[in-house]
Amino acid sequence: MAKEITSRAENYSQWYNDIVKKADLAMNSAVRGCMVIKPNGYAIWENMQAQLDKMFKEAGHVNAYFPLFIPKSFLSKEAEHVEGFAKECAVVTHHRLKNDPHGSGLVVDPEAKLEEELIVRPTSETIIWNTYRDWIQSYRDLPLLINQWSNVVRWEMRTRPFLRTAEFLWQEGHTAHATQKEAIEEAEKIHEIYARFAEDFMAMPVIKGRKTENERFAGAVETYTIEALMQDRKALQAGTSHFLGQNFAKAFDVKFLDQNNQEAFVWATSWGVSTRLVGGMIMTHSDDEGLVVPPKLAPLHVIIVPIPKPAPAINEVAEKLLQGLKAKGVKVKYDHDEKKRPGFKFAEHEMKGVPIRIGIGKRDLERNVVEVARRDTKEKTSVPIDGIIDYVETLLNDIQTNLLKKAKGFRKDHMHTADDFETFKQIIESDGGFVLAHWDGTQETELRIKELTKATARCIPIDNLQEEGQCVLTGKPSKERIVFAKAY
RNA sequence: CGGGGUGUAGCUCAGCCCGGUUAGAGUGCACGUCUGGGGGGCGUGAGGUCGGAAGUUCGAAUCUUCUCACCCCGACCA
Repeated sequence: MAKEITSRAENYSQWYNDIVKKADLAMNSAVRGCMVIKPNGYAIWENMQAQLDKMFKEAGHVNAYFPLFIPKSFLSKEAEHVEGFAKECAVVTHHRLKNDPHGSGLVVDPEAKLEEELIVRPTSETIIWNTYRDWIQSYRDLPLLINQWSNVVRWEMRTRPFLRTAEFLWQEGHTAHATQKEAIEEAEKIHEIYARFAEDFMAMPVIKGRKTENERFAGAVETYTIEALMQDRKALQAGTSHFLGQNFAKAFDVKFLDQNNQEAFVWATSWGVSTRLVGGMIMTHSDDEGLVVPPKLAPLHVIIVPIPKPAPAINEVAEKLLQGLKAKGVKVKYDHDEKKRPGFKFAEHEMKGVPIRIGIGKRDLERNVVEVARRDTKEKTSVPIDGIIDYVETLLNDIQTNLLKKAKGFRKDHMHTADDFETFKQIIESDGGFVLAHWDGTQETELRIKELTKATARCIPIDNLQEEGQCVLTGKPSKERIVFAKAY
């Protein structure tokens, strides 16, 4: 049978689509631009959620929920914010349908027009800050550290599963602070949490940095970002954390009295990661055989396959492994389907990215071993049944570590520096990847570089090396290199 | 909103130009059977408003007109 996954070399975006489909992560829905996240994909998101939620709570945040709908007038209160989102909003104008008097089904009842139109939230700053006004009176109400798990809608022209969809799932944190310093520290703390999550759980190395003015969130004073490198050597913005200054406090009149009975506007942050992370995970680790999932996010750690099919002696060993592994918290299943052949099962579980496969056959049992295959390297080893539980536990850790190491190696191989524009352009056009280059700090130059090369300023790395240099385009003096790349 | 394209079985598509038996294939699905250490073979079977409407015609998946939906390229966004 022909291979069902297009190779990365042949067509990278087709490869991505094939993985999403063959690993049963998601499918296109009847609604344009919106996907159905299938159980296998949703389980990965749930694992991400569980871990992030734990990290937020450890940092003192609590969850709440705000409305899906935002009155149109709210959105326009912060000038830059409205400009950033106005072009991609879904708008609710009516609240009732009726039968068409001409008999062609349901129509919008023109008499049910809303007095004020409602926007389906593209993000919740406005509704939240309008609410915070009522919650905050005193410095004793601060800091206010709230997170929300929700869906948002941004009416995108071109969509791709997980990476950019019209509706997506995310978390959005919104915090209020008494001082600027504290708010900046909050944004930085979340930035750090995102980076740690990406590396420790997704095994996805990221560059931590600040956005240039041009790439900043609409309404933010400073945007912190984590940027990852995908296998097509394009950058993926994987999570952002914003210091909002007093912009929203002023727009929504959120003031508090400090210890000295002085009235002041509060300082704000907001931050979010979305189901886009699933896309990032796919493109960081997967190969031409299918999905590869880091064990810490895997819906299933181990699949046991009887060879050639279930039989009493095999079932007995499988049952022993199931019990032993489950007791250690390993997520394991026995594929006892009698209708499918072992080869089919191997391919199927590989496509779905199960980190470890254990094959049990008659030949193995004669030697008191089972065959352990790891998804990341495809190595197969015969392991004595006696020590199998410990072996699997260790191997899961090894896989997690190896994936990060491999991804770091890949990023290193595609991290370039450029000191003149010809080199810069040539790197972007040939290898791609991240290019570190001096920049004169102007929005004009940044836009010109984008125009000429399609590469954008991804970020100004945190703790960036300070060195004298000249802007790669204009030759004007510069004090540090920033990261450029073609981006998703 | 421009330019191009596609709608036929769950999915991928052939058939249309040049109208004419009961509309096909692969895959998937169901059942049986032989297999069995990397996506098996054979057999049987279920599955269709041919996107929709109107028209031309003795006769339309096929021709004409209208219409709806979706996809690709661009614009927009990242």
